Amino acid sequence: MALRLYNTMSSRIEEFRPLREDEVRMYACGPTVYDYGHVGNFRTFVAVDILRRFLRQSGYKVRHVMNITDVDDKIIRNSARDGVSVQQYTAKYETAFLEDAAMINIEQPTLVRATEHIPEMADFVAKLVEKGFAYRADDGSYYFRIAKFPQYGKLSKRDFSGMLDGARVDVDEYDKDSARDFALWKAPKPGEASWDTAIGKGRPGWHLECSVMSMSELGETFDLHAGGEDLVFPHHENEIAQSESFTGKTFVDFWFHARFLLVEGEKMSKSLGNFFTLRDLVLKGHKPSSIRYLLASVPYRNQLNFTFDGLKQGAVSVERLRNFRLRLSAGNFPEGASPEIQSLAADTVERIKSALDDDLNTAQAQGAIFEMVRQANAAFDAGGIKKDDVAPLLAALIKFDEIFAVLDDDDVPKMKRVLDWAVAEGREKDISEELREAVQSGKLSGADVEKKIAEMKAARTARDFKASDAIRTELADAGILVEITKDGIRWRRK
RNA sequence: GGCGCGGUACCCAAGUGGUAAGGGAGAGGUCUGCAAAACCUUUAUGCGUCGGUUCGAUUCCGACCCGCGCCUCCA
Repeated sequence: MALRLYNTMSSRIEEFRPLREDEVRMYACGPTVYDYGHVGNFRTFVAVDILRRFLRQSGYKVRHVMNITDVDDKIIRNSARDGVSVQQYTAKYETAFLEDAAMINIEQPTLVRATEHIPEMADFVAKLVEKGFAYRADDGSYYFRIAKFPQYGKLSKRDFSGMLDGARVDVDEYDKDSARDFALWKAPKPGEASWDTAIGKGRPGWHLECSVMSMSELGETFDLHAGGEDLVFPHHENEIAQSESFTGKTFVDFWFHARFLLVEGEKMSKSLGNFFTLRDLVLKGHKPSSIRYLLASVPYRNQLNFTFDGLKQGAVSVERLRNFRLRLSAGNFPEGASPEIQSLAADTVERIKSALDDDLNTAQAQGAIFEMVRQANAAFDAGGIKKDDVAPLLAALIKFDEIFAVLDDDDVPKMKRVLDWAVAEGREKDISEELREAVQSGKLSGADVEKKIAEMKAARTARDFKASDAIRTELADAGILVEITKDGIRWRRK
């Protein structure tokens, strides 16, 4: 079965077929780098990341481009407020964004920046003016004339036919022909950053950036365009209008939109006190893997209720998967293979694939892997796992993790970086006890722990449980969890 | 007001015209020097309410109630 995806343009689930047989060209609207990214932002980016990973797993070569919006009203306002240049201001938040994305294992797409494509954008506007789709206002700004594009509204399913003949209301400070016409190019206001171009001084409008950069990287028509649900209108609608007016061709085949999340059951907002950046969560002691797991646990088109309880649940779930892998890699198994386990592993791979093929049903894929883990664990206890069963089980787990990316336990170094950042920013007061504790467990190296474990083994052989327990307590205090099993002693970081 | 999405156990959350995945939490049990981990059992005759279609609906249709989103560059 092939991937079926919901397409906002057609409002239905369709079979996804890229234009080129083995390559997918996709563009995602990235962040405007004026502040640290919040969980809501990252829900969308995780959804796109899962799509990207699954496409690749399905055999496609993926060309994935994402913009960094590094010039807009907020950026100009904030950089002026802080007395730094736009470039200085955005560099900091762009770096932070990329670090945060990497922290939750989002693979980095090819990045494009608005400020690096200014001349192309000016040319694009000039061409639209030439074709009659755009016009220059008295102040030097340029607008798109939506009356010239009758299909305007086709993505967001809005009817603008009644609004196409001139403006009844003009609340904007610019002199537009119609209230709905949107800015392609903004003339500079006093003190604002601007570029000198063929069409005059100014800066590109946000919508224009994405049209120009996506087509320049991916061609006039490409396969998929992604973003948060809020971008459907006006951003993506405007991109379509500009791009299709410019080329006369279909801009994008598939429109992919991730739904907003709720935080503790309410819309995230600063005034409700439920507005969290990724770093806020880590400062509270939550692991990046828990965050990614939770963000991936609800299919992207459903509203996800992001809660601290959910974060804890996610942590336990991830722990269970990691523990299963540890068990498989550390255990001793009799020679041979058991048919039941072989087919369990094969079925699980199949179930994960068909769940994801079904409009990226991540919840179902997770259900499949846990079912495998439970059954394999039961077989393990009953001695039903043979040597040759290990590889297929691990393979299924890896297949799952190629998409979900939570198995590798690198949370501690990541959390340490956040802690160091908080110290550097003078935010010690925001560092929770939980975070300090978690980072603490990184102090002992693997070799140090192994040494202690060896001592513990010796003590146990001598049936000196008091000494053994003392070591276990010592390690526990350092954030190392020790487990004594039939096959020996296992440990992991809390 | 226009357009759209959703209401499933204590919590999170899939799903289906034929009788409710998975995870968490709780309880009991197995294993164990003690822990931990793991496993087993257990928690919805029930899927917002009321009608309708049907042999049969949580799943389709209608109405209503409730929550949420977009409609001002907020992912």
